Amino acid sequence: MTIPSLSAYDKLIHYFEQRTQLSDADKDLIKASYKPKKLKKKELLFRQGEICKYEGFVATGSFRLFYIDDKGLEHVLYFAFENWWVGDMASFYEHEPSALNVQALQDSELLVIDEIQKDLLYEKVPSLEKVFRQMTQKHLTVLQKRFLVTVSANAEARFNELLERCPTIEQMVPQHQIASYLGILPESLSRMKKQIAKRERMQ
Amino acid sequence: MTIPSLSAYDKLIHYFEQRTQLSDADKDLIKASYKPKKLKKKELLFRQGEICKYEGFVATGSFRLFYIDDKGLEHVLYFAFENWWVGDMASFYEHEPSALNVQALQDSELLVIDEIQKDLLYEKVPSLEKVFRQMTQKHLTVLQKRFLVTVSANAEARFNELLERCPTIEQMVPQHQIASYLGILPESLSRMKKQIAKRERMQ
DNA sequence: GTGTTTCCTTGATGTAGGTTAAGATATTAT
DNA sequence: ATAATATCTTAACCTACATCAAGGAAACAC
Repeated sequence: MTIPSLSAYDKLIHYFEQRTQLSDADKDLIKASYKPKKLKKKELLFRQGEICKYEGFVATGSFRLFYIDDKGLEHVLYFAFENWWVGDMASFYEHEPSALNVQALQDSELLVIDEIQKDLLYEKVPSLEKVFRQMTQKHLTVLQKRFLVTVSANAEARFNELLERCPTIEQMVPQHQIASYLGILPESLSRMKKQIAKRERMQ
Repeated sequence: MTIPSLSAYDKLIHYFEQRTQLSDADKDLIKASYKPKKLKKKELLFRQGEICKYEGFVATGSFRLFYIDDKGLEHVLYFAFENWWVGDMASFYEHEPSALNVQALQDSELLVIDEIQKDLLYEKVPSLEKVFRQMTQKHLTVLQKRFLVTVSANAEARFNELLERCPTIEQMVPQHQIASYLGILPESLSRMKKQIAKRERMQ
């Protein structure tokens, strides 16, 4: 049992304080409600078919959330870096089997909460209700944008959109997982990058 | 100026009462906060590039929410029928130009609220904060499912998924808009349906 | 260091769905 | 009723990306 890193809780409290006012008592309640959880590279918080029992705040490290279809192909829904949240709301709140796998891309540190603790926390710190409503709205907004880009732009335009929004992604995530995020095969991304490079050499 | 249909408000109150407890005073506050708005077939609540000033509850009729890409192609994000909500949260809360068009598919009746009235309503009826957090979560869940189906299944499987989830859709929405929802062209849907019919004839 | 995965690249070929064009049917407006 | 408009169908051809196959380069394990 390791002593939880103080800075993980500091990041979480900081996240909330940017979005609402908290008393010292509120902060203590928050700290008591979230438990630290470390995952090694490639470890899963939960896998598709299981119930998502925890909502997690990424204190350090990074994650990918992905779905494996019936042909065995992986589809990355999103990557989660520091100060993002990981989980599956449908599964967390409705206790349905999740469609997602949540995997650490490197040794990572989460602060997790289960549904019982979360409902208690909402009761004790009602202002978090608004914070999470807004967080969910933001999440929805991002997903809606992602959906519209996915259905309206070709793979190269989607790649450019990703690079603009997340310029360091290629240093953080292996290329075949970027392909999976873009909705193409690694072979296609490799070919596409070659084409782009060739075009840029000619310019 | 027509007298607002009582049953529109009844449907809205019923919607909220299924999700939380309301006092008579709460119900009066809700009724005073939402304004009736009628749209004729093909009329828009707002169009892409405009700010979404109203969140609307569909009391009667139906809508489609769609995005027009830079090639002029329309992409239906979702259809909204009775007891659903229409709007664009990103635009409504952040006052950004919306990426969406919201269009009535038939003469329809909405109950709409603007951001100021909504914030006031949250203050006066705090239990609605939870209702809308849960509504947003549900919305997110549905969109996530839609995204995963879109990226992992081919057009025919997406069509079957739609028909299973919404068996009367073909009576309610013209075929070219179903194609747009599926992310294919009307010609492709027509061809696909012919193939399916041929296959079924042979079985 | 050497074997073993994992990851990336390249080429040949296949295919779902896009594109273009045209005609056929419905629906709506006057 | 008739014209105008919106919707649906069909067919020939095209393209972005998938599939299959194979080899090379890193990273990791012992």
